[in-house]
Amino acid sequence: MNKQSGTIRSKGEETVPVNRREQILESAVVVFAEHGYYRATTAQVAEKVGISQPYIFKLFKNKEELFIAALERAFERILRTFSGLQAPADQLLAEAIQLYEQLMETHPNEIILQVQAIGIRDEAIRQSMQAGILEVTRLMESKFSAAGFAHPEVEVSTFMANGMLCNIALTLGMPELKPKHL
Amino acid sequence: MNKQSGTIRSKGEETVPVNRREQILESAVVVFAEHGYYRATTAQVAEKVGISQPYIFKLFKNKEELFIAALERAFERILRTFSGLQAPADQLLAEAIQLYEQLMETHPNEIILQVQAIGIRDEAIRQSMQAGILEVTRLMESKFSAAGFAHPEVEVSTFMANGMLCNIALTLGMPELKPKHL
DNA sequence: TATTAGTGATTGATCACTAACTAAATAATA
DNA sequence: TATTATTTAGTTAGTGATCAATCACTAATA
Repeated sequence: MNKQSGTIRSKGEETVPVNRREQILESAVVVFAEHGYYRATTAQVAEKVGISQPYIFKLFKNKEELFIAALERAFERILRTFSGLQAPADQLLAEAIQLYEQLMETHPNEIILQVQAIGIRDEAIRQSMQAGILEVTRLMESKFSAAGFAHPEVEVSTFMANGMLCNIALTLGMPELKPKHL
Repeated sequence: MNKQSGTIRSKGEETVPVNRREQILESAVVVFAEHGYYRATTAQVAEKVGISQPYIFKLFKNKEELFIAALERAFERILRTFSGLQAPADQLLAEAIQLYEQLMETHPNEIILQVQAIGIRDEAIRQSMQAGILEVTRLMESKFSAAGFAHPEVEVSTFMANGMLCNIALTLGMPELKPKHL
């Protein structure tokens, strides 16, 4: 029943287990980030994984679901990143910023994917995007609440705004656009 | 030499002058905003204008240039909107916000177009986008400078961040995401 | 007569997605 | 243990739809 497991022969003689679904998502993030949802082709994703193009449709119903799965993966990483966040009120924002900057360095393509998702006029993708943003917002509000902020929504809103500007600066290749603070 | 001028017969017997290029751009903004760059078709734009699809290519070299022309038009409106901005330091931000909110109400599709442009992986479109954002930023910095702000870049950066969050809230249909201030 | 404004028909390329198949691993059975 | 059946993991080949872009043309105007 485990559709995800399989084996490949590596250069040596050992056999290493591999999860095709994960591999495909990994490649999909890169290809989608590089070319955008509509320009990216399932053939490009398949080539990057080293499988045939039709095989993608054995593991994902269609291109839309592949994209959504990749997008959800990206949101899960953000949530995981902030899940452990905890600091006194006067340090919380700085810590949050630091965590996010690290994430942007290690997984820029997942950020770019999300920026692209904003503009995709596809109902299912939009819903997934709405849900993701809402979850991140809720999580951050809980963190700012826990730190004792009186108006966590205001703090979080500012944090989200600056985060978005960061994302856009990254996506457009405009480092000078990154938020400036004193 | 005036490629833009022509006439159409309206329902009455009079003849009204018309600028096809402008008409096409007007429709293009709507169609692109509704379907996104790649899903929007030149046929949809043509239908909205009431001309044949090939005629678009008499006035625009290709789809990319049509989109860029529409995008530039959107940026020009923003620049025009803020061009007259002038207020004492303690009112400037509020005035700027009011102007932008008005713009978002009167021309939401131009805002959505810009949000979409962020995610389009096309070199020419990206360059146009970079130039547009830079121009808006420069203009706002001059306004905040004129009002006597000590660190206009910081103020403008915050303004841009909140503006972007506004744009995203509009594009995703998430009014609850709009910036919160106290 | 030349230019402007416009159309109908077509095409070449691209791509998501399907169908029909195979090879290998694993489990069941004699 | 050898043999057969079944599932898993994957492939090759192809199709139907979509669309930007071109070409060759016409009708009206100046």
